[in-house]
Amino acid sequence: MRYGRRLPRSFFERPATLVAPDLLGRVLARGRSPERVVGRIVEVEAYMEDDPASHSFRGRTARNETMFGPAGHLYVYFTYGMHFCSNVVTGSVGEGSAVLLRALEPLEGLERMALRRGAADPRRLCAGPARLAEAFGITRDLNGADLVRGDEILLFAGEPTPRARVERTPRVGVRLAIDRRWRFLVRGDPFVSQGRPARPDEVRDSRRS
DNA sequence: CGTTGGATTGGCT
DNA sequence: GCCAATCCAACGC
Repeated sequence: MRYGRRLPRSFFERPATLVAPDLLGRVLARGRSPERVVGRIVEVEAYMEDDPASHSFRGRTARNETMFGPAGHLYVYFTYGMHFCSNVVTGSVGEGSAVLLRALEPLEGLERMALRRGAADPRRLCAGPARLAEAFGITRDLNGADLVRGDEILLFAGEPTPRARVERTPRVGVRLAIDRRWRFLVRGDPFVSQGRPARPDEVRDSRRS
């Protein structure tokens, strides 16, 4: 199957809030047959540097270093003692911003994904940031991988989702800065995650001192 | 140094 | 709906 050209570096060298909705409908691919797995992006979240919810908010650390590097690379982090999550680095060098990949529609390699996930329902293979990372075999090793020129993991143009079909909500599991509705998903798509965005009454003050 | 809680998930009440 | 699993970054002392 063809998914168009690979997305160029310039695609990622924009603010995360612009790259995020533009990533919907794009196609992520990893490995070669028979290990090849492919999915269409249906849900993402933007994380900016001046954003209390972002790993980069308090500056550079060994963990978030990739976020501050060149755009178009993969930022992988480990959380809750057991899960990996993956992001696409955006913006310019020295700026810590990225887009979290939250859900994919599985297109190829569903059997391989099911094997890694220990579950077969197509709607649960890649619905959630840690689930899609597991289905794609994304771990620490892939932190910093180049999506534009590398051969470990690739991102194709696919078919961008029209604005009218993009839905915006507060981010999932984020109580800080919920006034920033930076979760973008394909409206009504059966492959989005079930994560519930925080409600306004759960707002916690995000400012320091 | 010790404590706390997280960009999550799956299993159980 | 609730909670454990299980690591580690951030922060307070």
